[in-house]
Amino acid sequence: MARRAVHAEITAVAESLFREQGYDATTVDDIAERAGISQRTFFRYARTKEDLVLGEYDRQGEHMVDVLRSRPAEESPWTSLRHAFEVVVAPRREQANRARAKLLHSIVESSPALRAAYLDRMELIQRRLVDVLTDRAPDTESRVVTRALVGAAFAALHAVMEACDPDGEGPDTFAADLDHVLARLEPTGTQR
Amino acid sequence: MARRAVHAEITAVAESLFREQGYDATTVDDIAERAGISQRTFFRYARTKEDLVLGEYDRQGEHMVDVLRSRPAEESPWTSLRHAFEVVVAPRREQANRARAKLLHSIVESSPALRAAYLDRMELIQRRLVDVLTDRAPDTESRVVTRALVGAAFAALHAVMEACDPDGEGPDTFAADLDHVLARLEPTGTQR
DNA sequence: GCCACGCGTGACAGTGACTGTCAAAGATGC
DNA sequence: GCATCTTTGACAGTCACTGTCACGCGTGGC
Repeated sequence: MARRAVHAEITAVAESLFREQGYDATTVDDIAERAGISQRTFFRYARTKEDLVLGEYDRQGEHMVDVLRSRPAEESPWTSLRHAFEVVVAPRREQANRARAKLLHSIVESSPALRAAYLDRMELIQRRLVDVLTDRAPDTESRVVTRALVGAAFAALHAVMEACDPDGEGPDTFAADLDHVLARLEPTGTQR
Repeated sequence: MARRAVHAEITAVAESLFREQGYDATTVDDIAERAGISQRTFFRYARTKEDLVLGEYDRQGEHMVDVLRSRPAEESPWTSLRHAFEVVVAPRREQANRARAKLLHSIVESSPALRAAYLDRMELIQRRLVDVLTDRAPDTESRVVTRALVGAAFAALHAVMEACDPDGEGPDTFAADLDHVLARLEPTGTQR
């Protein structure tokens, strides 16, 4: 049976349970039972309970790394990063995706442990982005500065994601908000 | 018996064990045994195993909040934050403290779960700093921007902390490095 | 000197995430 | 139809952490 399908089924079941009774109140046994599998099988398809929620962010991260790699080396890091962030911005143009993103975010915020794990994923993604940037243009900037630059850009992204939390039905201000904060934060001498 | 003393003893015992055999390989039972107490008593004095390592960072965070609060409201956030960071910078001027900071950092980096918990603490501290900044000068800047600003400053601090990891015996370049990165990252229009 | 009270402690049991092991069941190739 | 490889579930174990409870210890009143 398609490994993928089983994983998707487990994730779907888990998500509905998380929505119904909360992340912490939902045990792995609950999920396994409703999915009709044993706990042991659950762990064969899902690395951890956290992964069910954070997998999405991992995929986005991978995608961001890909986008960043495809950007021209002459481009300023700040601009390249903004393009990489399009991975997060673009889906939000559709209401359904926005709702889903907010649901995920609220689940993440509901549990300190989950939030911590989330932040760790972000950290790992940032490190990979730093690698891409330093590889593509060595010597232009010290690794420390690049590290800080990526961190700053993520801080902007993070801030905007957090702010748009209140379940707005209005149009998508995400891109505009991000651009605003990013512009406000843009380091003085980014352009190489 | 002094609650403080017991906690300090446990922390000391734990730290030596972490150094000897690593954080993950050290169980709470190990620590309790060497401290001559039961596991139950361990948890009466330490909230979690993670806390033993991260307590130090919490204290620094509290301290940073205090410093930021004592700064004049007219000062630019960026400058105020740099002053708050002095809480981290100042102790590093002494070799012993630097060594200890590096030890802690290496322990944190050794365990993904610990690192995640660490990042979560940083997140919470940042939120408190944002509160201080928005309280002291409302209307000057949207909360989102302030959030991003604080995140960017922390990114700089974090980057520098990470970079100075290799056990250098040389003089303290931390403050200089931080100033350099902070200057490089300083947003264009910080000065209100 | 004795008793009552309260606090600190340890023993015990339980939960929840996760892992290793193993044997039975199922699918697959020939 | 048989051998083989994979998938699965049952079971037991580890580790962090929590609730409960009774025992011991010191302090205060009388």
